[in-house]
Amino acid sequence: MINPYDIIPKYYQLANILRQKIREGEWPPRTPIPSERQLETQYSVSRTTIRQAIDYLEKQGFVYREHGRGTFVSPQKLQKGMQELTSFSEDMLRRGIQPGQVIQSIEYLLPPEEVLQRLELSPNTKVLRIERIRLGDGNPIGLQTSYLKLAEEQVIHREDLEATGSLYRILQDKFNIIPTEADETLEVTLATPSEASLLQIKAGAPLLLNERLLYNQNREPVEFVKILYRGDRYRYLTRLTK
Amino acid sequence: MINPYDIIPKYYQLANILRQKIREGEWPPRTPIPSERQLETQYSVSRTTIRQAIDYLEKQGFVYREHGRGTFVSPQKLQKGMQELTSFSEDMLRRGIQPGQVIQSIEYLLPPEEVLQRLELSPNTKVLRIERIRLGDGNPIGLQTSYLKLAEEQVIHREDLEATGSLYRILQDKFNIIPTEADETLEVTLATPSEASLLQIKAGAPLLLNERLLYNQNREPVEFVKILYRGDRYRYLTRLTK
DNA sequence: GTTGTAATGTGGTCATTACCAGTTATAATT
DNA sequence: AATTATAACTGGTAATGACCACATTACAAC
Repeated sequence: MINPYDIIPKYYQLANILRQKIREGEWPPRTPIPSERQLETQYSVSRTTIRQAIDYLEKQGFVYREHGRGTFVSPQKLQKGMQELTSFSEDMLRRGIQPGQVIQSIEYLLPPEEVLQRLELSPNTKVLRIERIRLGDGNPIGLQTSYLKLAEEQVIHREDLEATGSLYRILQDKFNIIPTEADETLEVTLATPSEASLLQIKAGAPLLLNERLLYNQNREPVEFVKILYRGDRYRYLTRLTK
Repeated sequence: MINPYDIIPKYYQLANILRQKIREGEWPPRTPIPSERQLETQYSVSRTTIRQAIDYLEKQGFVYREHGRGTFVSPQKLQKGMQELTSFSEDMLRRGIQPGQVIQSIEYLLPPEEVLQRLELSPNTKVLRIERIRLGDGNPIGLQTSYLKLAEEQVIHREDLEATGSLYRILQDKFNIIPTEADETLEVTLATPSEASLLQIKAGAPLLLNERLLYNQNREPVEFVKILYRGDRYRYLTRLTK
């Protein structure tokens, strides 16, 4: 079942197998999964590897351990990782809402000073700004403005973005930029007339402002994004882990 | 330097030593920490232990690894874990604001149906409700309503709460309930007249509603809490990790 | 029946050894 | 001088073996 000659690590293959059993309901929430010694013989790998696989699943929130008792399947909750959190599309799909977007602009320009500082860039540096209107079931939900720090040769075209619909997929597949961490803030603001007309609400209506600074796998800031959500149509979800 | 006869695990002691060096600035951000082989000889522990310690620091966000290059000190960011996130007091102190609270009520009662469901309780079960006004530098910032699932013998008195100021400290020290996970939602609402008067704002002013379901170390829900923050005086901070 | 205790099973820690997989500096080659 | 190979790093994966700490069960003693 475990392929030792694969480039994919054993613990990773094993974690996928176990995750599958949890997702398919073979092991319901709160039930113990086989003990580490059992899995050791069952899959013919060392306990080191077993523990590494379970470590991985625990970090993802699929299982939890109790010293002296066993390892148990976590009750399904929000179940969100970075991938889903940072992706508007996946977030919406998860909630059963059809995502969409209208790309308003995509161009290189000199961003506000604040953005340069957040992206750890020197003054007078141009960055890529993408302005989008986010849709849920066809109706406007949010206004998103992204500022991206990209190398010269890393070019994003309007068509790419329209085709995939996901900025993060492009970053990952084309530029090997893997989002690994993000700092976020959320606060309340009131809609300006222009924002209001784009979101099809009244000026002065309450909005949820979500700011995010995204880091790549080397902990370098790559994107600073502001999203203005309609207060009446959006709810922010998150899971905190110790 | 590492005490082998201590009950405290070696990897944990080692992690503390390394974290200390980072906090004190001995190892500035982006600089490599000693390699795993170097630490191995330096502290006379096995590489297993070294890696376990670094795993721990990495999970806490103090360092990051780059395959083939080394392990590096993370640039300081929000630096928040569960502890700080779930504790209003610590959150405020971190921002340089003097926290405070006015306990409005603390009593056992039948909560709304929604709360019973969230706490996985059967109908007609009484829970402890705590209503508090949260203060920042003496001024009202938020209205907090907590519903707690506690055993018969787990009693919280008004005096305890007033003395420590921290509900989570009581849960941890007296009842051995350790918050390990939480699901949160954030959305915008408008202040009702009564809420407005408590928060000293106008009725209809925008508020940030933060709901949280808190789990203990066994992944059982223990607290459901709603916090209504003044939109003009509060900003929610969080850090997402992959 | 109750209590204490030993056995057993669970995850937690740690050392040792080996090799693989990226990165980078250095030496050899051209 | 530029290029290419190599060696010497780095962290990543894996097996093996040992013992510890905690929880539960079985059972003997009372």
